[in-house]
Amino acid sequence: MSETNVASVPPGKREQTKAANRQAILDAARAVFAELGYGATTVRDIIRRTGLASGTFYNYFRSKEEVFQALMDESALRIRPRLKEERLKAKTFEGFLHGMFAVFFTYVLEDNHGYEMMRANTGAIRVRMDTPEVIAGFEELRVDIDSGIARGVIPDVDAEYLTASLIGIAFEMADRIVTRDDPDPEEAARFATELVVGGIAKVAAGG
Amino acid sequence: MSETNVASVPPGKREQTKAANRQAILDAARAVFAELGYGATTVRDIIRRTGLASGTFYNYFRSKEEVFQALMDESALRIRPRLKEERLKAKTFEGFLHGMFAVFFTYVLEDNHGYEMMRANTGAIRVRMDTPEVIAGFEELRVDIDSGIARGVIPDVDAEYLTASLIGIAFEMADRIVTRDDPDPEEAARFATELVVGGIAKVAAGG
DNA sequence: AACGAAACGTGACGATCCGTCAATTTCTCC
DNA sequence: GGAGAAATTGACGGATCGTCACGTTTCGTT
Repeated sequence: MSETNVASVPPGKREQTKAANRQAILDAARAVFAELGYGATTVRDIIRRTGLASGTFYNYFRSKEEVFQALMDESALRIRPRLKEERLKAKTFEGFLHGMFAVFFTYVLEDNHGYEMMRANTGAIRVRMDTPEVIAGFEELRVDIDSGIARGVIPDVDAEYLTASLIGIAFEMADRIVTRDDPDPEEAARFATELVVGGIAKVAAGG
Repeated sequence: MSETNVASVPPGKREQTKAANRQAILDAARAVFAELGYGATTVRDIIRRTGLASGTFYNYFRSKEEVFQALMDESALRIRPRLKEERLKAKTFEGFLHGMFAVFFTYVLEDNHGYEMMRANTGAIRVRMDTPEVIAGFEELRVDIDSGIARGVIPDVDAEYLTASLIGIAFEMADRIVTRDDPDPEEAARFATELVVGGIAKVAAGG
Protein backbone atom coordinates (compact mmCIF):
# COMPACT_ATOMS: atom_id res chain seq x y z
CA MET A 1 0.00 0.00 0.00
CA SER A 2 1.48 3.31 -1.08
CA GLU A 3 -0.68 5.82 0.73
CA THR A 4 -4.12 6.67 2.07
CA ASN A 5 -4.32 4.14 4.81
CA VAL A 6 -5.89 7.08 6.57
CA ALA A 7 -9.42 7.88 5.65
CA SER A 8 -8.50 11.37 4.47
CA VAL A 9 -7.50 11.75 0.84
CA PRO A 10 -4.06 13.29 0.19
CA PRO A 11 -4.56 16.88 -0.95
CA GLY A 12 -3.56 16.60 -4.61
CA LYS A 13 -2.12 19.58 -6.41
CA ARG A 14 -5.32 20.20 -8.33
CA GLU A 15 -7.44 20.76 -5.25
CA GLN A 16 -4.66 22.66 -3.55
CA THR A 17 -4.44 25.45 -6.09
CA LYS A 18 -8.16 25.42 -6.42
CA ALA A 19 -8.59 26.09 -2.75
CA ALA A 20 -5.80 28.63 -2.82
CA ASN A 21 -7.31 30.53 -5.72
CA ARG A 22 -10.71 30.56 -4.15
CA GLN A 23 -9.30 31.91 -0.94
CA ALA A 24 -7.20 34.47 -2.79
CA ILE A 25 -10.32 35.78 -4.49
CA LEU A 26 -12.20 35.90 -1.21
CA ASP A 27 -9.37 37.76 0.50
CA ALA A 28 -9.07 40.24 -2.33
CA ALA A 29 -12.82 40.74 -2.36
CA ARG A 30 -12.91 41.42 1.36
CA ALA A 31 -10.22 44.04 1.00
CA VAL A 32 -11.75 45.72 -2.02
CA PHE A 33 -15.27 45.75 -0.59
CA ALA A 34 -13.96 47.39 2.58
CA GLU A 35 -12.01 49.89 0.48
CA LEU A 36 -14.44 50.90 -2.24
CA GLY A 37 -17.72 49.74 -0.74
CA TYR A 38 -19.89 47.01 -2.20
CA GLY A 39 -21.61 49.15 -4.79
CA ALA A 40 -18.48 50.64 -6.33
CA THR A 41 -16.35 47.52 -6.61
CA THR A 42 -16.25 45.58 -9.85
CA VAL A 43 -15.30 42.00 -10.53
CA ARG A 44 -12.20 43.36 -12.26
CA ASP A 45 -11.13 45.26 -9.15
CA ILE A 46 -11.22 42.02 -7.23
CA ILE A 47 -9.51 39.77 -9.74
CA ARG A 48 -6.86 42.39 -10.53
CA ARG A 49 -5.66 42.23 -6.96
CA THR A 50 -5.05 38.50 -7.20
CA GLY A 51 -2.96 38.48 -10.37
CA LEU A 52 -5.30 35.92 -11.89
CA ALA A 53 -6.96 36.36 -15.26
CA SER A 54 -10.39 37.88 -15.48
CA GLY A 55 -11.91 34.71 -16.84
CA THR A 56 -10.65 32.73 -13.87
CA PHE A 57 -12.93 34.63 -11.55
CA TYR A 58 -15.93 33.06 -13.22
CA ASN A 59 -14.58 29.57 -12.61
CA TYR A 60 -15.11 30.22 -8.92
CA PHE A 61 -18.02 32.63 -8.61
CA ARG A 62 -20.78 33.65 -10.94
CA SER A 63 -20.85 37.30 -9.95
CA LYS A 64 -19.74 39.92 -7.48
CA GLU A 65 -22.90 39.15 -5.57
CA GLU A 66 -21.89 35.55 -5.13
CA VAL A 67 -18.50 36.43 -3.66
CA PHE A 68 -20.23 38.73 -1.24
CA GLN A 69 -22.52 35.92 -0.30
CA ALA A 70 -19.55 33.63 0.27
CA LEU A 71 -17.98 36.20 2.56
CA MET A 72 -21.19 36.57 4.54
CA ASP A 73 -21.41 32.82 4.83
CA GLU A 74 -17.83 32.74 6.08
CA SER A 75 -18.75 35.22 8.79
CA ALA A 76 -21.89 33.36 9.72
CA LEU A 77 -19.93 30.12 9.95
CA ARG A 78 -17.44 31.76 12.27
CA ILE A 79 -20.02 33.20 14.62
CA ARG A 80 -22.64 30.49 14.73
CA PRO A 81 -20.59 28.06 16.82
CA ARG A 82 -19.98 30.77 19.39
CA LEU A 83 -23.67 31.51 19.49
CA LYS A 84 -24.50 27.85 19.85
CA GLU A 85 -22.04 27.46 22.70
CA GLU A 86 -23.55 30.44 24.44
CA ARG A 87 -27.01 29.08 23.90
CA LEU A 88 -26.13 25.73 25.42
CA LYS A 89 -24.65 27.08 28.60
CA ALA A 90 -27.52 29.46 29.21
CA LYS A 91 -29.63 28.57 32.22
CA THR A 92 -32.18 31.35 31.94
CA PHE A 93 -33.79 33.25 29.11
CA GLU A 94 -32.05 36.36 30.32
CA GLY A 95 -28.70 34.61 30.23
CA PHE A 96 -29.52 33.27 26.80
CA LEU A 97 -30.20 36.72 25.41
CA HIS A 98 -27.24 38.32 27.09
CA GLY A 99 -24.92 35.68 25.73
CA MET A 100 -26.19 36.10 22.20
CA PHE A 101 -25.98 39.87 22.20
CA ALA A 102 -22.55 39.91 23.82
CA VAL A 103 -21.15 37.41 21.34
CA PHE A 104 -22.61 39.29 18.41
CA PHE A 105 -21.42 42.72 19.48
CA THR A 106 -17.98 41.41 20.35
CA TYR A 107 -17.70 39.70 17.01
CA VAL A 108 -18.74 42.78 15.11
CA LEU A 109 -16.18 44.87 16.96
CA GLU A 110 -13.24 42.55 16.46
CA ASP A 111 -14.22 41.94 12.87
CA ASN A 112 -15.40 45.37 11.84
CA HIS A 113 -13.43 44.82 8.68
CA GLY A 114 -16.26 42.60 7.62
CA TYR A 115 -18.90 44.93 8.93
CA GLU A 116 -17.61 47.95 7.05
CA MET A 117 -17.82 45.83 3.98
CA MET A 118 -21.55 46.32 4.05
CA ARG A 119 -21.32 50.04 3.78
CA ALA A 120 -20.96 51.50 0.32
CA ASN A 121 -18.56 54.38 0.95
CA THR A 122 -20.19 56.47 -1.69
CA GLY A 123 -23.35 58.02 -0.33
CA ALA A 124 -25.07 56.45 2.62
CA ILE A 125 -26.06 53.15 1.10
CA ARG A 126 -25.97 50.06 3.23
CA VAL A 127 -26.08 46.58 1.87
CA ARG A 128 -27.19 43.57 3.79
CA MET A 129 -27.37 40.06 2.51
CA ASP A 130 -29.25 37.26 4.19
CA THR A 131 -27.34 34.27 2.90
CA PRO A 132 -28.28 30.67 3.61
CA GLU A 133 -25.89 30.52 6.55
CA VAL A 134 -27.18 33.78 7.97
CA ILE A 135 -30.76 32.66 7.56
CA ALA A 136 -29.90 29.38 9.22
CA GLY A 137 -28.58 31.39 12.15
CA PHE A 138 -31.81 33.35 12.30
CA GLU A 139 -33.80 30.17 12.23
CA GLU A 140 -31.81 28.59 15.01
CA LEU A 141 -32.75 31.60 17.05
CA ARG A 142 -36.35 31.28 16.02
CA VAL A 143 -36.44 27.61 16.92
CA ASP A 144 -35.04 28.29 20.36
CA ILE A 145 -37.61 30.98 20.91
CA ASP A 146 -40.44 28.70 19.86
CA SER A 147 -39.09 26.02 22.13
CA GLY A 148 -38.67 28.49 24.98
CA ILE A 149 -42.26 29.56 24.61
CA ALA A 150 -43.44 25.96 24.48
CA ARG A 151 -41.55 25.15 27.67
CA GLY A 152 -42.84 28.23 29.39
CA VAL A 153 -39.39 29.78 29.82
CA ILE A 154 -40.45 32.60 27.53
CA PRO A 155 -43.86 34.23 27.83
CA ASP A 156 -46.26 33.45 25.03
CA VAL A 157 -45.71 36.26 22.52
CA ASP A 158 -45.61 36.49 18.73
CA ALA A 159 -42.42 34.58 17.99
CA GLU A 160 -41.93 36.07 14.54
CA TYR A 161 -42.12 39.63 15.78
CA LEU A 162 -39.89 38.81 18.70
CA THR A 163 -37.25 37.26 16.46
CA ALA A 164 -37.43 40.22 14.12
CA SER A 165 -37.04 42.63 17.01
CA LEU A 166 -33.99 40.83 18.32
CA ILE A 167 -32.37 40.91 14.91
CA GLY A 168 -33.29 44.54 14.34
CA ILE A 169 -31.96 45.60 17.72
CA ALA A 170 -28.76 43.60 17.27
CA PHE A 171 -27.92 44.96 13.83
CA GLU A 172 -28.91 48.55 14.45
CA MET A 173 -27.14 48.74 17.79
CA ALA A 174 -24.06 47.09 16.30
CA ASP A 175 -23.98 49.89 13.79
CA ARG A 176 -23.83 52.48 16.58
CA ILE A 177 -21.36 50.50 18.66
CA VAL A 178 -18.72 50.37 15.96
CA THR A 179 -18.78 54.15 15.67
CA ARG A 180 -18.37 54.82 19.39
CA ASP A 181 -15.09 56.09 20.76
CA ASP A 182 -14.78 53.52 23.49
CA PRO A 183 -17.18 50.71 22.60
CA ASP A 184 -18.33 48.46 25.41
CA PRO A 185 -20.01 45.33 24.05
CA GLU A 186 -20.82 44.16 27.54
CA GLU A 187 -22.71 47.32 28.40
CA ALA A 188 -24.52 47.20 25.07
CA ALA A 189 -25.48 43.57 25.61
CA ARG A 190 -26.87 44.46 29.01
CA PHE A 191 -28.98 47.23 27.53
CA ALA A 192 -30.37 45.03 24.76
CA THR A 193 -31.03 42.13 27.09
CA GLU A 194 -32.91 44.15 29.66
CA LEU A 195 -34.86 45.93 26.97
CA VAL A 196 -36.08 42.65 25.57
CA VAL A 197 -36.62 40.83 28.86
CA GLY A 198 -38.57 43.70 30.36
CA GLY A 199 -40.41 44.26 27.13
CA ILE A 200 -41.57 40.70 26.70
CA ALA A 201 -42.97 40.65 30.18
CA LYS A 202 -45.14 43.62 29.34
CA VAL A 203 -46.15 42.25 25.94
CA ALA A 204 -47.24 39.01 27.59
CA ALA A 205 -49.12 40.91 30.26
CA GLY A 206 -51.07 42.50 27.43
CA GLY A 207 -50.41 46.14 28.21
CA MET B 1 -50.96 94.54 -16.80
CA SER B 2 -50.92 91.28 -18.70
CA GLU B 3 -50.53 88.73 -15.94
CA THR B 4 -49.00 87.97 -12.56
CA ASN B 5 -51.07 90.26 -10.48
CA VAL B 6 -50.83 87.37 -8.08
CA ALA B 7 -47.62 86.99 -6.13
CA SER B 8 -46.95 83.56 -7.64
CA VAL B 9 -44.87 83.47 -10.80
CA PRO B 10 -46.63 82.05 -13.86
CA PRO B 11 -45.34 78.54 -14.50
CA GLY B 12 -43.34 79.15 -17.69
CA LYS B 13 -42.89 76.36 -20.14
CA ARG B 14 -39.25 75.91 -19.25
CA GLU B 15 -39.89 75.06 -15.63
CA GLN B 16 -42.92 73.03 -16.53
CA THR B 17 -41.10 70.51 -18.68
CA LYS B 18 -38.24 70.54 -16.25
CA ALA B 19 -40.48 69.46 -13.44
CA ALA B 20 -42.25 67.00 -15.71
CA ASN B 21 -38.99 65.42 -16.85
CA ARG B 22 -37.72 65.13 -13.33
CA GLN B 23 -40.90 63.46 -12.22
CA ALA B 24 -40.90 61.18 -15.26
CA ILE B 25 -37.43 60.00 -14.37
CA LEU B 26 -38.43 59.44 -10.75
CA ASP B 27 -41.53 57.49 -11.75
CA ALA B 28 -39.59 55.37 -14.21
CA ALA B 29 -36.91 54.75 -11.60
CA ARG B 30 -39.43 53.65 -9.00
CA ALA B 31 -40.95 51.19 -11.46
CA VAL B 32 -37.64 49.81 -12.64
CA PHE B 33 -36.19 49.49 -9.16
CA ALA B 34 -39.26 47.57 -8.06
CA GLU B 35 -39.02 45.40 -11.15
CA LEU B 36 -35.33 44.58 -11.44
CA GLY B 37 -34.13 45.45 -7.95
CA TYR B 38 -31.72 48.23 -7.13
CA GLY B 39 -28.56 46.33 -7.95
CA ALA B 40 -29.59 45.16 -11.38
CA THR B 41 -31.03 48.37 -12.74
CA THR B 42 -28.91 50.67 -14.87
CA VAL B 43 -29.31 54.33 -15.66
CA ARG B 44 -30.16 53.27 -19.19
CA ASP B 45 -33.03 51.09 -18.00
CA ILE B 46 -34.51 54.10 -16.27
CA ILE B 47 -34.05 56.66 -19.01
CA ARG B 48 -35.17 54.23 -21.69
CA ARG B 49 -38.59 54.04 -20.09
CA THR B 50 -39.04 57.79 -20.29
CA GLY B 51 -38.23 58.22 -23.99
CA LEU B 52 -35.65 60.88 -23.13
CA ALA B 53 -32.08 60.74 -24.31
CA SER B 54 -29.42 59.16 -22.14
CA GLY B 55 -27.60 62.45 -21.70
CA THR B 56 -30.71 64.10 -20.32
CA PHE B 57 -30.66 61.86 -17.30
CA TYR B 58 -27.48 63.53 -16.14
CA ASN B 59 -29.08 66.96 -16.30
CA TYR B 60 -31.27 65.85 -13.43
CA PHE B 61 -29.30 63.32 -11.42
CA ARG B 62 -25.64 62.48 -11.18
CA SER B 63 -26.09 58.73 -10.85
CA LYS B 64 -28.45 55.87 -10.17
CA GLU B 65 -27.63 56.31 -6.53
CA GLU B 66 -28.86 59.87 -6.56
CA VAL B 67 -32.25 58.97 -8.04
CA PHE B 68 -32.61 56.35 -5.38
CA GLN B 69 -31.80 58.94 -2.79
CA ALA B 70 -34.40 61.27 -4.27
CA LEU B 71 -36.99 58.52 -4.03
CA MET B 72 -36.09 57.83 -0.42
CA ASP B 73 -36.33 61.51 0.33
CA GLU B 74 -39.72 61.61 -1.30
CA SER B 75 -40.87 58.82 0.98
CA ALA B 76 -39.39 60.45 4.04
CA LEU B 77 -41.06 63.73 3.16
CA ARG B 78 -44.38 61.96 2.85
CA ILE B 79 -44.15 60.19 6.19
CA ARG B 80 -42.49 62.77 8.39
CA PRO B 81 -45.54 65.06 8.64
CA ARG B 82 -47.66 62.12 9.74
CA LEU B 83 -45.09 61.23 12.36
CA LYS B 84 -44.90 64.81 13.56
CA GLU B 85 -48.67 64.99 13.87
CA GLU B 86 -48.69 61.78 15.85
CA ARG B 87 -45.94 63.07 18.04
CA LEU B 88 -47.76 66.28 18.84
CA LYS B 89 -50.98 64.69 19.90
CA ALA B 90 -49.27 62.13 22.10
CA LYS B 91 -49.94 62.63 25.79
CA THR B 92 -47.83 59.79 27.11
CA PHE B 93 -44.63 58.11 26.08
CA GLU B 94 -46.58 54.96 25.36
CA GLY B 95 -48.97 56.86 23.10
CA PHE B 96 -46.01 58.51 21.43
CA LEU B 97 -44.41 55.19 20.60
CA HIS B 98 -47.61 53.56 19.51
CA GLY B 99 -48.41 56.42 17.17
CA MET B 100 -44.99 56.29 15.56
CA PHE B 101 -44.99 52.55 15.03
CA ALA B 102 -48.55 52.50 13.72
CA VAL B 103 -47.89 55.28 11.24
CA PHE B 104 -44.71 53.65 10.05
CA PHE B 105 -46.16 50.18 9.61
CA THR B 106 -49.26 51.53 7.92
CA TYR B 107 -47.18 53.58 5.55
CA VAL B 108 -44.96 50.67 4.65
CA LEU B 109 -47.97 48.52 3.92
CA GLU B 110 -49.81 50.99 1.71
CA ASP B 111 -46.59 51.91 -0.03
CA ASN B 112 -44.91 48.54 -0.29
CA HIS B 113 -44.13 49.50 -3.84
CA GLY B 114 -41.44 51.71 -2.39
CA TYR B 115 -40.42 49.13 0.14
CA GLU B 116 -39.86 46.39 -2.37
CA MET B 117 -37.60 48.81 -4.16
CA MET B 118 -35.02 48.17 -1.52
CA ARG B 119 -34.80 44.52 -2.26
CA ALA B 120 -32.54 43.46 -5.08
CA ASN B 121 -34.59 40.67 -6.62
CA THR B 122 -31.52 38.71 -7.54
CA GLY B 123 -30.20 36.93 -4.49
CA ALA B 124 -31.10 38.14 -1.02
CA ILE B 125 -29.47 41.54 -1.05
CA ARG B 126 -31.18 44.39 0.69
CA VAL B 127 -30.16 47.98 0.26
CA ARG B 128 -30.98 50.73 2.66
CA MET B 129 -30.12 54.35 2.21
CA ASP B 130 -30.09 56.86 5.00
CA THR B 131 -30.67 60.04 3.03
CA PRO B 132 -30.67 63.52 4.56
CA GLU B 133 -34.44 63.45 4.94
CA VAL B 134 -34.37 60.00 6.52
CA ILE B 135 -31.60 61.01 8.88
CA ALA B 136 -33.54 64.13 9.77
CA GLY B 137 -36.44 61.89 10.70
CA PHE B 138 -34.16 59.78 12.88
CA GLU B 139 -32.85 62.90 14.56
CA GLU B 140 -36.28 64.26 15.27
CA LEU B 141 -36.92 61.01 17.05
CA ARG B 142 -33.67 61.29 18.91
CA VAL B 143 -34.39 64.86 19.97
CA ASP B 144 -37.78 63.88 21.32
CA ILE B 145 -36.22 61.05 23.25
CA ASP B 146 -33.57 63.31 24.74
CA SER B 147 -36.25 65.79 25.65
CA GLY B 148 -38.46 63.09 27.12
CA ILE B 149 -35.62 61.91 29.29
CA ALA B 150 -34.84 65.45 30.41
CA ARG B 151 -38.47 66.03 31.36
CA GLY B 152 -38.65 62.73 33.18
CA VAL B 153 -41.31 61.28 30.87
CA ILE B 154 -38.83 58.67 29.74
CA PRO B 155 -36.57 56.87 32.21
CA ASP B 156 -32.92 57.82 32.00
CA VAL B 157 -31.42 55.30 29.59
CA ASP B 158 -28.82 55.45 26.84
CA ALA B 159 -30.63 57.55 24.26
CA GLU B 160 -28.46 56.43 21.35
CA TYR B 161 -29.06 52.77 22.00
CA LEU B 162 -32.74 53.39 22.54
CA THR B 163 -33.08 55.26 19.25
CA ALA B 164 -31.16 52.55 17.46
CA SER B 165 -33.39 49.89 18.96
CA LEU B 166 -36.55 51.66 17.89
CA ILE B 167 -35.28 52.00 14.35
CA GLY B 168 -34.07 48.42 14.24
CA ILE B 169 -37.36 47.07 15.56
CA ALA B 170 -39.37 49.23 13.18
CA PHE B 171 -37.49 48.25 10.04
CA GLU B 172 -37.07 44.59 10.81
CA MET B 173 -40.67 44.15 11.88
CA ALA B 174 -41.86 46.04 8.82
CA ASP B 175 -40.02 43.52 6.73
CA ARG B 176 -42.00 40.69 8.32
CA ILE B 177 -45.29 42.53 8.21
CA VAL B 178 -45.24 43.04 4.46
CA THR B 179 -44.81 39.31 3.94
CA ARG B 180 -47.71 38.29 6.17
CA ASP B 181 -50.93 37.01 4.69
CA ASP B 182 -53.20 39.31 6.64
CA PRO B 183 -50.99 42.09 8.00
CA ASP B 184 -52.27 44.01 10.99
CA PRO B 185 -50.26 47.19 11.54
CA GLU B 186 -52.20 47.97 14.69
CA GLU B 187 -51.35 44.66 16.31
CA ALA B 188 -47.73 45.05 15.26
CA ALA B 189 -47.58 48.56 16.68
CA ARG B 190 -48.98 47.29 19.96
CA PHE B 191 -46.32 44.60 20.14
CA ALA B 192 -43.49 47.00 19.41
CA THR B 193 -44.79 49.63 21.80
CA GLU B 194 -45.18 47.28 24.72
CA LEU B 195 -41.83 45.71 24.04
CA VAL B 196 -40.12 49.05 24.26
CA VAL B 197 -42.13 50.50 27.12
CA GLY B 198 -41.71 47.42 29.27
CA GLY B 199 -38.09 47.12 28.25
CA ILE B 200 -37.13 50.64 29.12
CA ALA B 201 -38.59 50.29 32.57
CA LYS B 202 -36.34 47.34 33.20
CA VAL B 203 -33.29 49.00 31.70
CA ALA B 204 -33.82 52.01 33.94
CA ALA B 205 -34.30 49.78 36.95
CA GLY B 206 -30.84 48.38 36.21
CA GLY B 207 -31.69 44.71 35.95
C1' DA C 1 8.15 7.18 -17.98
C1' DA C 2 4.96 8.29 -21.57
C1' DC C 3 0.36 9.23 -23.06
C1' DG C 4 -4.39 10.69 -23.54
C1' DA C 5 -8.23 12.87 -21.35
C1' DA C 6 -10.10 15.99 -18.39
C1' DA C 7 -9.74 20.07 -15.69
C1' DC C 8 -8.19 24.59 -15.37
C1' DG C 9 -6.05 29.24 -16.47
C1' DT C 10 -5.83 32.74 -19.97
C1' DG C 11 -6.87 36.85 -22.46
C1' DA C 12 -9.27 38.54 -26.36
C1' DC C 13 -13.98 39.44 -27.98
C1' DG C 14 -18.72 41.46 -28.77
C1' DA C 15 -22.15 43.52 -26.10
C1' DT C 16 -23.35 46.84 -22.84
C1' DC C 17 -23.00 50.67 -19.79
C1' DC C 18 -20.84 54.85 -18.12
C1' DG C 19 -20.35 59.91 -18.08
C1' DT C 20 -19.12 63.70 -21.31
C1' DC C 21 -19.65 67.08 -24.81
C1' DA C 22 -20.29 69.56 -29.13
C1' DA C 23 -24.05 70.31 -32.03
C1' DT C 24 -28.89 71.21 -32.26
C1' DT C 25 -33.40 72.44 -30.76
C1' DT C 26 -36.43 75.00 -27.59
C1' DC C 27 -37.59 78.67 -24.79
C1' DT C 28 -37.20 83.52 -22.88
C1' DC C 29 -37.04 88.20 -23.05
C1' DC C 30 -36.27 92.47 -25.29
C1' DG D 1 -38.78 88.81 -34.68
C1' DG D 2 -34.25 87.84 -33.24
C1' DA D 3 -30.33 87.37 -30.07
C1' DG D 4 -28.91 84.69 -26.32
C1' DA D 5 -29.53 81.47 -22.67
C1' DA D 6 -31.05 76.90 -21.42
C1' DA D 7 -32.05 72.29 -22.23
C1' DT D 8 -32.04 68.02 -25.27
C1' DT D 9 -29.79 64.97 -28.06
C1' DG D 10 -26.97 61.06 -29.52
C1' DA D 11 -22.47 59.79 -30.57
C1' DC D 12 -17.94 58.98 -28.45
C1' DG D 13 -13.87 57.03 -25.66
C1' DG D 14 -13.21 54.45 -21.68
C1' DA D 15 -14.38 50.54 -18.89
C1' DT D 16 -16.88 46.41 -17.33
C1' DC D 17 -19.46 42.39 -18.34
C1' DG D 18 -19.73 37.32 -19.19
C1' DT D 19 -18.17 34.00 -22.74
C1' DC D 20 -15.29 31.08 -25.26
C1' DA D 21 -11.61 28.95 -28.00
C1' DC D 22 -7.08 28.05 -27.02
C1' DG D 23 -2.93 26.54 -24.48
C1' DT D 24 -1.20 24.53 -20.27
C1' DT D 25 -1.17 21.67 -16.14
C1' DT D 26 -2.65 17.66 -13.63
C1' DC D 27 -4.23 12.91 -13.15
C1' DG D 28 -4.98 8.03 -13.99
C1' DT D 29 -3.45 4.39 -16.83
C1' DT D 30 -0.47 1.43 -19.32
